[in-house]
Amino acid sequence: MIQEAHPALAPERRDRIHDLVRVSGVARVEDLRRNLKVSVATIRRDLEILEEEGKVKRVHGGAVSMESRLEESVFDDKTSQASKQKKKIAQVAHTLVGQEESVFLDGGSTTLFLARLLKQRTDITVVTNSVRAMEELADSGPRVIFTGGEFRRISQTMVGPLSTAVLEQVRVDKAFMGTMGFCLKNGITTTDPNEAYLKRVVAENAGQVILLADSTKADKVSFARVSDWDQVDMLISDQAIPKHFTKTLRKRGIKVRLP
Amino acid sequence: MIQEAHPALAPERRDRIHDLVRVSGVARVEDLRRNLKVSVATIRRDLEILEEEGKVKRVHGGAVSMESRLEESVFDDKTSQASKQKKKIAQVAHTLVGQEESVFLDGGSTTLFLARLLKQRTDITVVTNSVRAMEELADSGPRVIFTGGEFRRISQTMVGPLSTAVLEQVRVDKAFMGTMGFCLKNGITTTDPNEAYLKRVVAENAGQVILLADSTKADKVSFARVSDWDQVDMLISDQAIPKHFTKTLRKRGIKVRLP
DNA sequence: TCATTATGATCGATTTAGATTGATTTTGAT
DNA sequence: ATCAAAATCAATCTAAATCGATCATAATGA
Repeated sequence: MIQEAHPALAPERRDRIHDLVRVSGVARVEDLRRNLKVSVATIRRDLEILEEEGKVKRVHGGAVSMESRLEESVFDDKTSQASKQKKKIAQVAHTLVGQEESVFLDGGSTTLFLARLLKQRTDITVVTNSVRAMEELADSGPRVIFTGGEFRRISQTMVGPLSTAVLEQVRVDKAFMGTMGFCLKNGITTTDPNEAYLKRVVAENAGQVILLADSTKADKVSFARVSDWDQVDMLISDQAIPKHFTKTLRKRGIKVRLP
Repeated sequence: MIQEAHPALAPERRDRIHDLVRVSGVARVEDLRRNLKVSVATIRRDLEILEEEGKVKRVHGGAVSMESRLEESVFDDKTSQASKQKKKIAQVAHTLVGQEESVFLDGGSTTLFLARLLKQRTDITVVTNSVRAMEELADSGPRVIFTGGEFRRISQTMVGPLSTAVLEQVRVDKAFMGTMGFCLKNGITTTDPNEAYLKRVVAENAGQVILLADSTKADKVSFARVSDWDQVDMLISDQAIPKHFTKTLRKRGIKVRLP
């Protein structure tokens, strides 16, 4: 048989599989094969053994972890990779929310992950224009203030003059916002002018503006201009973001966190 | 059949469905299909499994969460007599909405029927604190203004100081409101004090207050007092309402319509 | 050399998902 | 109330992915 350059010992490999399943809650045979550079037959045999040992539960196409109930990805079609990055970004954001603070969440998918993390917190106030965040947080820990206005179905958010009128009356310590695109030249952009305007109003009434945007949004420019970088206090993204971004932004006094 | 490049594992997908249903209380097959990017057949099979597992309750068109299964108001028994009466009441109410008018709808089931009838109208403005009415009317004919505030899950409405602050700023020609109970002695009553207060604010800022309440609500008294009869301009109910009600109310200058 | 073990490859069997079709339910109009 | 149109459902069929079983090959140690 053609052995590999660095063949992991079998128990070592099974440990690895066990970890992968436990961490992400679910793993596909095909992904494990690519990850461990072995054949699907081997993966299957390993999974069989791990199941006998009660460490994973096999399902068609892969395996799921025994202990943790699958925490599902909240949003649409995002690949698991992008979704994991968003989750990591949200986790970093969560650590920034101090006691007794009030925060704003916009209607992005990353902020929805953050909303989920904030569910347990009883000491904070969450202001949002996202219907999904509102539903997620309703009747749970934080006090939730939902902006009214007009409903924008495609993003499941409230926008328009009434929303902004409300937002002008509340002050938040930290505003967490997603975006459709950001680049050094044009700043933050998004698809809908109404959303853009709303974000601008929020930014003006927030102690800190923290941008949550995975690296796929870098150098993307969308239709409606939200703001320039001087409004932003911090960017939370991921490692795949181009180096010159980080460098330039830090030079401009914007903190950059890359989990 | 062309399978997707990275299809989510079946249990993962079912968990997402379960969560989507749990969070919003109800989910349509079509919405789930769009969200998860799979065929309706798959959604149905998943819902079937989830129902067997006791995680959701299937209904025509989708599924509802087990929690909301307990409260009837979220999904109506369309065949019931009460439901038909509500529809009739809503139809009468619809004829009262003139061109270019602005109206308020509260979170009752009868007003939801009215919302459906108003979908075609392009000339009017609808103000509501009902999430379901908002979703019903979004992206259709009327201009929709949704009050913010805090979410009351059981009634799927927004309540609290922020809602009322918004409502104080808009004036409506006609306010259509449901109620849990009305009687000659105690006036209009409902279950939640916050809801009651909100209705009171609306009534003060409305040209006309029109009460939509089928006869089953007659002589019922609930916990929170909304208002006295002198705030009400018209009652739309049904034939089964006791005669002395009609007589007394008309004597007090309140119009009564019984379809 | 030969047995043992781990792995990879192959092939029919099974499972899953998508599409189609006719039945059923709901909705709107008369 | 009755009817027709639309939406939704359940059942069935097909294609693809996945699986399990089997066999072949290579490394290892007796």
